[in-house]
Amino acid sequence: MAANVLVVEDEPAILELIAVNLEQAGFHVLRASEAETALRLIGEALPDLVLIDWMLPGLSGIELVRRLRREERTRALPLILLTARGAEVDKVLGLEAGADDYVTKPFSPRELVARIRAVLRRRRPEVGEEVLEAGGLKLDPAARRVLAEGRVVALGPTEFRLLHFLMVHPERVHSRSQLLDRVWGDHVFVEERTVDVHVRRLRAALEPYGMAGLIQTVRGAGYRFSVQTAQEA
Amino acid sequence: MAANVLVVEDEPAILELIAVNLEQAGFHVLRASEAETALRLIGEALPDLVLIDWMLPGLSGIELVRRLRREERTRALPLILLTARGAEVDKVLGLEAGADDYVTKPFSPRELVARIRAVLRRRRPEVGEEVLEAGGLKLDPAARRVLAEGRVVALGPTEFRLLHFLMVHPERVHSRSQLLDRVWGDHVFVEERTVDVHVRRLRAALEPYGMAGLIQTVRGAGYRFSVQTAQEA
DNA sequence: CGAAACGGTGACGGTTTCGTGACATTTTCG
DNA sequence: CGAAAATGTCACGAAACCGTCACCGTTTCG
Repeated sequence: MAANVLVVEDEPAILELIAVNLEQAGFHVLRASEAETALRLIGEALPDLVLIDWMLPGLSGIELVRRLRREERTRALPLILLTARGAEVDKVLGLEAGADDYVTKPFSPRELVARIRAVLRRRRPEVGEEVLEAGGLKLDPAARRVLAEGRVVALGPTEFRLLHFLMVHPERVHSRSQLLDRVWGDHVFVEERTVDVHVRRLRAALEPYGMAGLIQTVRGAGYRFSVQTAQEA
Repeated sequence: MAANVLVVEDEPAILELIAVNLEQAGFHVLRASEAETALRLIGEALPDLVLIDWMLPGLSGIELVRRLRREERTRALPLILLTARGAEVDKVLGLEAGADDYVTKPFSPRELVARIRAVLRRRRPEVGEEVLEAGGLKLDPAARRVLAEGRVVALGPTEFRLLHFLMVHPERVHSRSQLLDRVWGDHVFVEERTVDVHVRRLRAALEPYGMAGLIQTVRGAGYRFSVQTAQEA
């Protein structure tokens, strides 16, 4: 496989120890001793996975995780946190910030490699997320980006999820409650009319590109994403 | 109820644990330890619901979901994903791939059963969703759309339900009161003549496509949907 | 033949549904 | 902390939709 792994660790001895072990396991290793360097390296060549020490000079590890999760380009990047032993709080914080796994120090090289492989394996189906294309629209789930005729459409998180869901199930009417269940989540309670408002926002965002008609209202039933124009003489 | 549930899980211990619990809850359980077996079993005897582990050897769980959603025969099959992490990402991915719900491991047996029941309940009204085709007309219940020779016909909600009912029971006369019961609902009270008006509106909507004759009046009895050309002798 | 029954048709008022703009609140981010 | 973005809710108005009725031509049958 020969995956690229970036290791971010400020203690030189530990950094080398990890790097050597990973290289021996067949990974290609990049090194960074602080968050800033890590960000630069990630920007230059997107690695397949990043191993981040919790405690870093300057930007802390968890802060780095947050930063990476915010950027669209690095949102799906597999991250593993290195934390001191027994720090239960850290684990929770780390996972909540968006890390995929954590490894407590001290760790055995074998365990570390196993975790890395597991995360890479787990991520695989996510990376293979299909790009959806219909009616001049292109939606890339991995990049969390929508293109209309090649131009980027600015969408809020909810609008994106809504469009995503509609494009996964096109040519099919979804009631407001179905949309609430599947786009908002069945545990959330919001007014059904809220769907209308987000549909409107989504249409407004698509309208400059002339593709507002893709989202159709079916009176008394719900909404539908459809390539078929409803026109007839 | 005695619904058939197929459990797809590669870990034998967990598979048995789930199976036993479901059987105790009154379900009939089919077992599969990898996606390929699952596909074969589904092909042989369509279960009422499939429980799929997210991580499977070979074809992954989410890939299996996609596969099932593509096939016409299994499109409406209720699916529940078992995911290891509580991560929001997995949930969204799973649901968008077409799963109906997800359950995170570890889970309580009671929760699992509750979820299964909920999904089965939710899916129930989705029977009778097959596309109807007759006399150049195509009615798609899921899309809530009617095509006449491939062109979209604009119908109001009641007109749509009326046409749907007539097409489900073609070549058969329905009295006004029967139509009121089945299309409007037996609890509603409206004049019988109202049916006439809606039939007229439906005919008017179909007329531009030259298919108004599909809905025939049977004097003294009611209305009938028929592909047989009305012969006048 | 003529009255009664029946169904087609156009119109009208009331109701429901949906789009839209505005607003307050929460969340995000620098 | 303060600005900006996102979100949920509401009120208003327009449009779609619905049920009813009156009127009229057609059919039925004594």
